[in-house]
Amino acid sequence: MPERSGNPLPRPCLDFTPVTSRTVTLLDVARAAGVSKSTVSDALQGSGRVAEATRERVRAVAEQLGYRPNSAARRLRRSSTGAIGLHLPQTATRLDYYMNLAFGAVARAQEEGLDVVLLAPAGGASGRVASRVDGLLVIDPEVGDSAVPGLLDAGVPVVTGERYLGPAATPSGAVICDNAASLTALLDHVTERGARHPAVLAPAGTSAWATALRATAASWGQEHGVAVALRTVPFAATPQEAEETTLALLRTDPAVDAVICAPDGAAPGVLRAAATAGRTVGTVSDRTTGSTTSGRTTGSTTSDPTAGSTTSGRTGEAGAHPRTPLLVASCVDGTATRSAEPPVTAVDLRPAAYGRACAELLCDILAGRTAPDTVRRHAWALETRASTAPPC
Amino acid sequence: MPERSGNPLPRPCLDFTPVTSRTVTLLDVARAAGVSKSTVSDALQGSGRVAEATRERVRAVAEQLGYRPNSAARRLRRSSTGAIGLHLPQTATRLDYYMNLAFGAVARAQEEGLDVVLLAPAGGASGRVASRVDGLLVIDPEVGDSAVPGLLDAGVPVVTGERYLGPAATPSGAVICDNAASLTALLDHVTERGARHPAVLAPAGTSAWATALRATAASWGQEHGVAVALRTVPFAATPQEAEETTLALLRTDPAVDAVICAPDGAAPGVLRAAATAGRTVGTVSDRTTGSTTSGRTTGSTTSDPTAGSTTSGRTGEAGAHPRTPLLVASCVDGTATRSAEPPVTAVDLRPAAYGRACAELLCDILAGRTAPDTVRRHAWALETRASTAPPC
DNA sequence: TAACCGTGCCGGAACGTTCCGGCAACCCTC
DNA sequence: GAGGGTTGCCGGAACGTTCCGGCACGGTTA
Repeated sequence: MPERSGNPLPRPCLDFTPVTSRTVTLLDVARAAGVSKSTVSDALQGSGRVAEATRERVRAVAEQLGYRPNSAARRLRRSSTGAIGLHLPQTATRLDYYMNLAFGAVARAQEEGLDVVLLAPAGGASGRVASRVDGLLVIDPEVGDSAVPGLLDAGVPVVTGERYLGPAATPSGAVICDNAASLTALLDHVTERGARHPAVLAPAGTSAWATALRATAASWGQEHGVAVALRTVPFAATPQEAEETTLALLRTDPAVDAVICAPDGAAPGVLRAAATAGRTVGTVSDRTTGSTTSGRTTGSTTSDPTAGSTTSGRTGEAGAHPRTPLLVASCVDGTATRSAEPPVTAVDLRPAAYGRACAELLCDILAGRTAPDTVRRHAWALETRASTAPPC
Repeated sequence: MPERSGNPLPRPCLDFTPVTSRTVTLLDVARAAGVSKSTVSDALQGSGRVAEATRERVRAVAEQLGYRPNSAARRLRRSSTGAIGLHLPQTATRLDYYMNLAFGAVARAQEEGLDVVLLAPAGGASGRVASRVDGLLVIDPEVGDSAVPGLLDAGVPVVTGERYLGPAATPSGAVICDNAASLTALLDHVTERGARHPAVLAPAGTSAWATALRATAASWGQEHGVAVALRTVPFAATPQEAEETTLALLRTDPAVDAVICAPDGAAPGVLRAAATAGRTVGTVSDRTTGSTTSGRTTGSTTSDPTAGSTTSGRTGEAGAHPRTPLLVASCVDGTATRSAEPPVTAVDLRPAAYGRACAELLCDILAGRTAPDTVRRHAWALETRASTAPPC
C-alpha cells in the first residue's frame, strides 16, 4: 500500500501476531472426531439433533484439543455482540459505591456469558456504541449528563439503575430503589430513638435519588406533624460542605437533635460539626471490644422490629452533657460511615447486589425472559450503629 | 429443535431482534455510491489505492446512509477482538482509586478504538479470556491472587500496573511507580519539617507496592542514621487498625514525632490516635478561608525545593502543647486524606493518569509501536498539607 | 411390502468485513 | 508507438461460526 492518506479509523492490532501458534477451530475438532463441523457445533451448543454418544465424544475431543470458540465469528453469525455496556455517572466521589456496583453487574453478566464493557464517562461516540453491545446499563442517569440521551436511543435495550427523569425516550427497563421508604425509615428510626426535631441534608441535582429524597424530607414532616429542617447540599458533597452546612444549621436551629446526611461520604463532616458545637453523638462505642450496638433492618418496611425497648423521652435531659445529644445518620452506607467515630447509622444500598440486579434485568430482557418496560425494585437495608444509639 | 438436552453455553440474545429495521452494510454503501464494496472498505479505512474524489464521495454516502461498521465482522476478519481486559485486585477498599484508574484506561483505549471489558475479580474462566480480548491490563497483581497466573499466560500481551512478583510468566510490559522514591520523599519531607523519629505503618502483602515500601522504610533509616519505627498493618487497613497500631506505637515509643501511614484511607485513624494521645497534628488549618498551607512536588526527586524556610529545631519545644506535635502523612492520596481534619499530606499516585499510562503502553505494544517487555515509569506527586505543616 | 415418519448426521450458504491478485487505462520514456 | 510502470478500481476468497434444508437409514404402520 504505497500511500495511505487519511486514516480515520485507528487500526490497533494489525501487526500483532498471537503467541499461540495455531488456533484450533471447529473444523479441527470435526476432523479429529470424525464428524462434520455442523455436528460439532450442534453437539457443543446443545442445539440440533445429535446422539448422546456423539455429543459426548465431540465434547471430549474439543476439550482435549483445547477448542475455544471464536467469539467474533459467533457474534457475527448470531448478530449479537456478546457484551453489554456500563455507563456510570461522572462524579468524583461515590466511586467505591459504583465500583462495587460494577463488580456485581460483571458477576451476573458473566453467568450469562456476556462481557461488560466500561463506557467512558464522557460519552465519546454515541452512535457507535450500539454496534458493540447488545444492551446498556445506565446507572443513576442525571438529566444533565449529555451522554445519557444518546445511550437511551442507541437502538439496544437499556436498563437504568434508578429512573431517568429526563425528557428522552424511555428505557426498556429499570431497577429502582425505594428512596422515599429508606429516608422514611431513617426518619422513623431517629424518631424512635428520641429525636424530635430531625434535619435532612438533602442532595441537589436531578437524579431520581436526589429528587425523591428532597420530596420525602418535605412530606414526612407534614404527615407526622413534625418540622423537618431541610438543607440542600451538593449531590457529591464533601465532608467540609456537610460540616459547614451543619454548623450553620445548628446555629440557626439549636433544637435540631438529629441530622440525616444524604450524600455518600459526607457524614464525617456532620460529626465534626457536632463536636465543634459541643454536641455528643449517639453513644460512644466501645472500640476495644469491637462490637457496638448495631442492627440491620432490611426491605422497605419502615418500622424497626429488631430494635430493643424504645427509650424515648430520656434523650431530652441527658444530665451529663451541656446540650442534647445529636443523632447522626446517612442515606448511603460506605467506608466513611462504617469507619467514622462513632460509626454512623446508614442505609446500605447494597451496591454489588444492585449491580447484579440491573445486569440480571437486562439479561432477562435480552433473552426474552422478561417483557420490556419491566421495573424491578431493589431492597436496601438499614444499618443501625452507634451514631443513633440511645444514651446509655 | 425438539430436544435440547445439556446446554453448556448460554445463548443470551437469541430471540432479540434489533430495533433498527435494517442495518446498513458495506454493500449498501457500495451500491449507493456506485462502486464496489472493496473500494468502500478501502476508502473508509484509508488503505489501498483510492482516488481522493472517490474517497470523499464514499465517505459522504456512508455518512448519509448512517453506515456503522459491524465490529464482529471486522474483528473476525482482522482476527482481533477490539477490546482489552481490565483486571483489578479484589479488595474491599481503595476502590475509588481503582475506579479512577479504570476511567483513565478507558479514555486512552477509546482513543485507539478499543473497548475495555471489566474482568470479574474472581477470575472466572481463565482460558476464555484470550479469545475475547487482544490484551490485558492487570493492576497491582498480588502473588496470592489466583486469577493472575492464568491471565499472564492467556496468550495475549499483558501490561501490569506495578510489577508482578510471582513466579509465573513475565508480562509483556509494565508501568511502575517508584514507590521507594515516593516514600523517601515523604520521609525527607517530614524530616525537613522537623521530625527526628519518624514511623512508618507499612502494608503487609506481596504486591510490589507493599514490598517496596517495607524495604524502603528499613533502608532509609540506615542511610540517614535515623531510627525509623516500622509497623506492619494490613494491605487494606481500616482506620481502626491504623488507630490501634498508632496508639500502641506512641505508647511504646513516645519519641515518635511523625507517622507515615501507607494504606489508602487509613490515615484518619492515625489522626484519631494522635488526638487520643494528646498530640497536636501539624497546623490546624483555617477552614473558613478554605486555603491551607499546601504545595505539590512532582516527579521522583526526593528533595522538596518548593518548601519554604526549614523550621527545624523549634518543633521540639512547642510550649502551648504538653507533648511534641505529630506530623502525619500518607503514602496514597484520596478523599480520606483530602477531607480529613487537618488535611493529610500524601503521595498522589494520580490514578487516572496511571490507568491511562497502562492502557497506552498496552496499545503501543499491540500496535507494534513499542517493543514487548517495555517498562515505563509513572510519576507521582507529593501533596503537602496541613498535617505536616511546621508549627505556626 | 409400500408408504411414512423420526432420528442422526451432513453440506452449504450465509453473517459483513478485509485484503490479495488482477485488470484495465493512463502516463512516461526511449 | 511499443514497452514498462503506475494508478484506480474490482472480484472473490477468506475469517469461524450458526442454522436450514436435505439425505440416508431404521422402525412403525397400513
